[in-house]
Amino acid sequence: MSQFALDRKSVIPLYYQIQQRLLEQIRSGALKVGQPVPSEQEIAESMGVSRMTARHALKSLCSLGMAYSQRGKGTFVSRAKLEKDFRQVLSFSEEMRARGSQPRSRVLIFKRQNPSSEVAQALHLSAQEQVFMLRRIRFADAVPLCIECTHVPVRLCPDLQRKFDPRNSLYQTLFENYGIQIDLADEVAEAALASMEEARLLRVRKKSPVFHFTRTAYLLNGEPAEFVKSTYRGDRCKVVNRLTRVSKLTVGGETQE
Amino acid sequence: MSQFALDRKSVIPLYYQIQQRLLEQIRSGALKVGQPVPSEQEIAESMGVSRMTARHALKSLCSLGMAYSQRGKGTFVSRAKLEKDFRQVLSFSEEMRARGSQPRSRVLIFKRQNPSSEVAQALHLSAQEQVFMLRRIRFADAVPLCIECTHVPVRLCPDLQRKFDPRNSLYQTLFENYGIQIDLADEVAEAALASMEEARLLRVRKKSPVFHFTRTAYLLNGEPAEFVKSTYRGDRCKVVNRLTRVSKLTVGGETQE
DNA sequence: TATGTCCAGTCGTCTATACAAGTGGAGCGG
DNA sequence: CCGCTCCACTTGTATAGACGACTGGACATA
Repeated sequence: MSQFALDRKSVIPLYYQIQQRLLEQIRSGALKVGQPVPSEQEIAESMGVSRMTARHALKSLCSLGMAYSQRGKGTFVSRAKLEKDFRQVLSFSEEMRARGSQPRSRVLIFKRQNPSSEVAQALHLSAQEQVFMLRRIRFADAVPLCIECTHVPVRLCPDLQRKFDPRNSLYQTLFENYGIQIDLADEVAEAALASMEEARLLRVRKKSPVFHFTRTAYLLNGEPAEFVKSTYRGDRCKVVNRLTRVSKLTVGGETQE
Repeated sequence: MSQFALDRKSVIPLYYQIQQRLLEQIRSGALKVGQPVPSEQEIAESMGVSRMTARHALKSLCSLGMAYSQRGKGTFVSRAKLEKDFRQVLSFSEEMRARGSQPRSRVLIFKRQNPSSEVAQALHLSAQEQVFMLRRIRFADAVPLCIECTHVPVRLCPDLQRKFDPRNSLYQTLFENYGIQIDLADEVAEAALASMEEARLLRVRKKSPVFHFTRTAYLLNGEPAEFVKSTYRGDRCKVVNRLTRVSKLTVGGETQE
């Protein structure tokens, strides 16, 4: 079916090359929504790989949300495409750029301090451990979008105050200087009314609707690395989510029963 | 390591039996957060299965968010446990019961009608297709929590008005009578102020903070099956999310550098 | 017509094996 | 002490084959 042979010498795994090819066919419209994708057997034969490898490719496609499998029937292109990169953990800067806006920040406070009990609890800090506290107003194309107050344990990035350039992304700085990579975050959003100060900083009327976010971000090993409280303008922001059913019989990665 | 042998005659897959056992050990504290889980090799030997089966068990554990793998190092118990069943697709009734509250509803409107263009678009309806519209106030332990307006294509459940008992869950009715099972939903939350009518129905003051939710739910094959607009009290509700980094090199189901 | 049987195609599970590649420690040599 | 190699252990990728279970259609039967 595919024009080009796989590159068996590449460092890119075969299953991944196959997955990319199928993805390309879906994007181009060669494989349409609801239509069956080539079966494991077909892929195995046409690409000259074992069935398990073909299967791995299809599973990975499913775990991207681009297809789903049904036992006895086949694997089909899913309508709900996750092209939009739904709700990943993204820094503000990444999120703005993904939307095509220019991110900017103004630093209000940046200091080292003893954490409040809320922060200490969220970050699992030991008794006298300190945090960096960074409070910023964040703009998209010169429009103030949110007030963000970030807390990071000093232990993880001892000389952050020397390394951090306010024009850059905090996440980028943490990654490049300390290898800190956020893997997962828990986030709570509440609906509230803008306080006097919030209204002034965000340039909206007092008692305008706003979101209050509380977010704890974790490293791969589950260690909490960042605690953020932020206030977003309700008139410029929405919270978009994708919810899924969790199946009882979970699986090498996806589909079900 | 485990006391009991696997049941090889069971219809339950071996990898799933192993996954359940590991899960039990994590829950009981025998395997602690951050500690390595038995390696693929160890599981294979101690349980008498092939390494691929042991691997499948570990992968499925990872996809539950209970563990993570690192190449060359091992597989470790994750701190961030998803026991709480984070944000799945749940019906209001399910969600309330999960929280230990008694769900109740009052039906305001339940009729068959022509969809608005917003509804028609979200549900991908053809020209003259009709929908059932169900508007309810939903209570948790007698406290009004939200006003919910659901739209379901008539095509999917022709005699819903005869089959639906307002005391039951709509999802349950759809499943039991028509085999309709929601697999995934996209949801948008906005922060807003309660209108006069909303305030009256929810028993809050006018201009109190509220959430406006817009949600489209899909079947396994991606077909949209339900469109809901709802207003939740801001003083009694929070939106809780878990965000993840999506890895470039996606995989039979999980981890990644 | 309605019902049941068979069968090809499909995905699900499992085995046994092989090699690649990353990690971390032991031990050696300078 | 530092740096190096080597090695054991881990997960990642891939193969080839087997059997099971489910689906849907073709076909035969009552």
